[in-house]
Amino acid sequence: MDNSGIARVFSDIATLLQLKGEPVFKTRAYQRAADIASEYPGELSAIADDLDELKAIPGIGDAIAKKIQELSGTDRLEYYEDLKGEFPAGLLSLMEVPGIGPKTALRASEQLDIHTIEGLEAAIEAGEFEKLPRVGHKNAQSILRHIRSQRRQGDRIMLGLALPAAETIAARLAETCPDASNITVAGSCRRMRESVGDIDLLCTSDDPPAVAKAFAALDGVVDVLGQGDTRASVVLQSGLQVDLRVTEARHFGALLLYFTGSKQHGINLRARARSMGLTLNEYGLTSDLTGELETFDAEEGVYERLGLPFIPPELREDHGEIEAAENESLPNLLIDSDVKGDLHVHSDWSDGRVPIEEMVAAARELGRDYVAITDHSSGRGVANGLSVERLRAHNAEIEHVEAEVGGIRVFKGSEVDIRADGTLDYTDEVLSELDIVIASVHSAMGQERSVMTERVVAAMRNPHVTAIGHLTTRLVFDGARSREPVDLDLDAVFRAAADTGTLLEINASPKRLDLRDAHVMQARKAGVLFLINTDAHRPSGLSFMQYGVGTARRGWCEARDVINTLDAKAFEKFLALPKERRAGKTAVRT
DNA sequence: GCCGTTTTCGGCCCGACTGTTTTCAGTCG
Repeated sequence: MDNSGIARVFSDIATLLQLKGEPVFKTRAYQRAADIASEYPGELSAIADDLDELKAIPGIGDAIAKKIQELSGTDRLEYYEDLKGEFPAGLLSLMEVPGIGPKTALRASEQLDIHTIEGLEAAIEAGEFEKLPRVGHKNAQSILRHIRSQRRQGDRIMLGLALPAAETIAARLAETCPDASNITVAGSCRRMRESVGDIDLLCTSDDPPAVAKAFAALDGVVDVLGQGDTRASVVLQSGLQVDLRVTEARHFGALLLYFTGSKQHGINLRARARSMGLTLNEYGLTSDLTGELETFDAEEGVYERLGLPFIPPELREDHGEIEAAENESLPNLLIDSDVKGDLHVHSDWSDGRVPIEEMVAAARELGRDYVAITDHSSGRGVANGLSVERLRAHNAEIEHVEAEVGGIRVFKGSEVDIRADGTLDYTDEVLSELDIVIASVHSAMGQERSVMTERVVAAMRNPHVTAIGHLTTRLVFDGARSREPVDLDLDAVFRAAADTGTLLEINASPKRLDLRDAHVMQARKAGVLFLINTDAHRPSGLSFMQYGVGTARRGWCEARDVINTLDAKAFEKFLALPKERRAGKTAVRT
């Protein structure tokens, strides 16, 4: 069973134990185990043979480690099956509807014989559901709205849609409500997670209730899910849910910290506060001794009071960031402006939308020092790939455009297909005429692990291949579709990348983000160096870079881990090195 | 169920909103 399956089982166990009335700390332990499983880089099943290695993961103890072993071996867990047997069927699916918790789900199931979302919907429409204790008409109608909006939107929305939407609604609030200051996007958007469940917006005001009220009345709001003195929760036309919290300026630091999350990072910080005789909440730190509340207008102050340096939002995932902060060993994360070039860009020569010249001009406009035009090769996988003749004409056109546009170095490149057998679409002789070769898988994605691994590693051994593009080919759920990653032995691939001096791309396109954050972390530890590329097919796509940088930051990358933070001159020097000398961190900045 | 330079036992994070109630349970983040 894969990590997401294991996470699902533990999450269900947590819910069922809660229903049974088990101590909250037990249910919390399982929920934490679920979070750990879903975030774990690499497959847990791969280390399941070694109980000690499992137990070395913080939050995994003896009992849960053994359950991971059982799940890895048999795809089944006796304990889980028994637990499920104690409850009516369909109970867990009911609880996926916002507004339905354990109590209500159990009553609906036992008293009304409801076991599916559709059954629930019918019972609400028939007026039966609202007769349950502590439900009532308004609750029932609110739940019905949630069912319908969830059906519209799916579970999560990709960051590339959420962040622009968040910025738009923030701007609208600023316009309508001059009284609102410090309007800030928080939550998983601020942590740059690849997809988010909803948008958290924070601001400060001398009159919070007025701002909450104005927010609920904003243009584009189609439904108000709740509204109080310090917060409001609305649904936009797109189906996206936005939660606003308002506070006085003196509480802003604690509020931002609190609602940036992650949940587990917050829990760890509050536990740390407790051990110092303090209570941390969204208003500040309260002394247990004097009962006095200390407030902070910025996050830095809260961290400082807890004896820690500022921890960037992308690191707040309970991946050892608090320990690193204590030891003053936090990474010096790369920032957007560190990125100097974009080495994976398409034009209308293959499947891009505009001529090379327009892409290059747009890249220069964004302040890039260099760019590579990497249209597709002639392989089967992709439409309108370049034959050898067209590739040579493409090379000539790139030289022409470089001279014509000026002020930006333009590299001759190709995104060349890695064929099913591991060979490439162009011969070595043709590849040697290029500055940049991004080798990618676009076909035969169903190959079994050993074949796919050898296929990618074979491409890495080619001396002309600069980097592997979007390694796993997975697609983030974009509201319509997603795609599972190909089956790869990532340990072997990362080792081979480091050994051969092949760079791995962090594809910044929000629907790809491939490598994903956990893989970046794993690859970086294996000594891999990266490129962050947009894979832009039109000028607007060139600004996806921020999502790639966010992903790299979530993988604890510094500028030195990412080769396209070099300026054009240093980057060319890097390219001039034979591949084997591009490996390892020492080769880079010399 | 997990965890430990204060502990192998006894701790383990905090508050707001809603609707249904007559003082608060349920849910959420």
